[in-house]
Amino acid sequence: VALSRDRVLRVAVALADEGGIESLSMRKLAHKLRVVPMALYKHVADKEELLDGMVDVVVGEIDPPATGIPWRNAIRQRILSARRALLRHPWSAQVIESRRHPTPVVLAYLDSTMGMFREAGFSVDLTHHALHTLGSRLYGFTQEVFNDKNTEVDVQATVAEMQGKYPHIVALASSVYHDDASVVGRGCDDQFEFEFALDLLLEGIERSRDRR
Amino acid sequence: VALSRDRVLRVAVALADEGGIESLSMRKLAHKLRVVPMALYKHVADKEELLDGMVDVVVGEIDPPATGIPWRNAIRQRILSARRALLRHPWSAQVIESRRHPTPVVLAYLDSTMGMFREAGFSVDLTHHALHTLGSRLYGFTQEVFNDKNTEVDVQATVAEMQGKYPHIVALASSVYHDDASVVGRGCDDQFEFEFALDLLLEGIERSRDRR
DNA sequence: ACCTGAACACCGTTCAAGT
DNA sequence: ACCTGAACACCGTTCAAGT
Repeated sequence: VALSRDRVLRVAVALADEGGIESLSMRKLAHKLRVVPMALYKHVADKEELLDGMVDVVVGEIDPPATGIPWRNAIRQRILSARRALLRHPWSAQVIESRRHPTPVVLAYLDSTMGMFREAGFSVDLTHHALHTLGSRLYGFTQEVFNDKNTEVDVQATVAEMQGKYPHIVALASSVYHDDASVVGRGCDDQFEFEFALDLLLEGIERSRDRR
Repeated sequence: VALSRDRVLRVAVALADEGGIESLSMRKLAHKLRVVPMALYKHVADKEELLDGMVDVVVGEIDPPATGIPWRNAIRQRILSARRALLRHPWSAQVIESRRHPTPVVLAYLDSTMGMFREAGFSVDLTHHALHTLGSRLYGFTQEVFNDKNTEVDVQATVAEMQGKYPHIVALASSVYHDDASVVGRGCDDQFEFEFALDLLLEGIERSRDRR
């Protein structure tokens, strides 16, 4: 099996999917590909370029814009498609955040999303504001204020002590886990929260446009 | 000058402020403190805990909630204070995003912000939604879709080629830089964009509450 | 010209030997 | 009991030696 940039990237993605991004090293990747570490540098300038390429693989999984439906729905669907792509690769949000230069693949994705706004009658300026407003949601993620799994454990261990220090967090956790004290439940519905925020933003963005 | 956890954290923050987070290593930090690397491990369990402590220093710079003013303004001011703290330490957004477990300092900040919503008459559930909606803006930052400085250079170098591939990005850049072709200008006003999105969110959050 | 082993310049952290 | 030098198990990448 010949080495190619494409195969290097695909195997890197698979490796990160399995073991997390922190366990991905050039040396381990080379080992997995049954190749000497330096052989990778034929296909990728350095580790940064490897990570850029991995992001491109994920962004490449985002569906193209739907046509023939209202703009708000089309953008909504596209962002939810981005979210699905990101969720398939749990490491990707963190890696996307760490990139300095957008790659052509990322530029194409952003440009096409901008085009959806422009076609819906948004000015260049309002399109600009809309992108800033949607922020990382364009990439299908938001910074989670809590890692819910960890929080569950923490709350469980010291709920009494926390009640005094963080009453609102405890109240929220109790509500979310549908259990007043022992905190055993399904956790918070991230998908619902993502869509709630997304719809609120799209609504506000639409209102901004119509106000002008 | 005796070593203490506090001094370790303060010097670590100063070092990251100067040289960026990627240049901060336990060994360099120890060197700066004129101490053997292993001496740090008396005050900090490992590098993760060092980073947690550095985040605490930044979060500690966020002003406490203002009292006696309308909730929406108070929350607005607090989040803008968080933004000012983060901007003082350019590495901190990235480090905050990388944390797994919130520290007591971070929990206290979030709990007190939740309290502001609860006092304004928001239900526990709506407070929950509001936090998800504000996302990383609570910490004073948003994921920037472009690093503007780099984009400026890229656009400058290949504007003609980009016009074909990324027409909407070029249109936006031209508008933002107030120059149709040569792209020499002030760049986009991140502070304006942050406040635009923040106000849109707070407006939408208020409407959600009043709809119930 | 291409490929690659060894080496370089680092890491964070363990551990055992010193005080 | 505390402190710390050396060592360990890694990194990404350079470079010169081999084909």
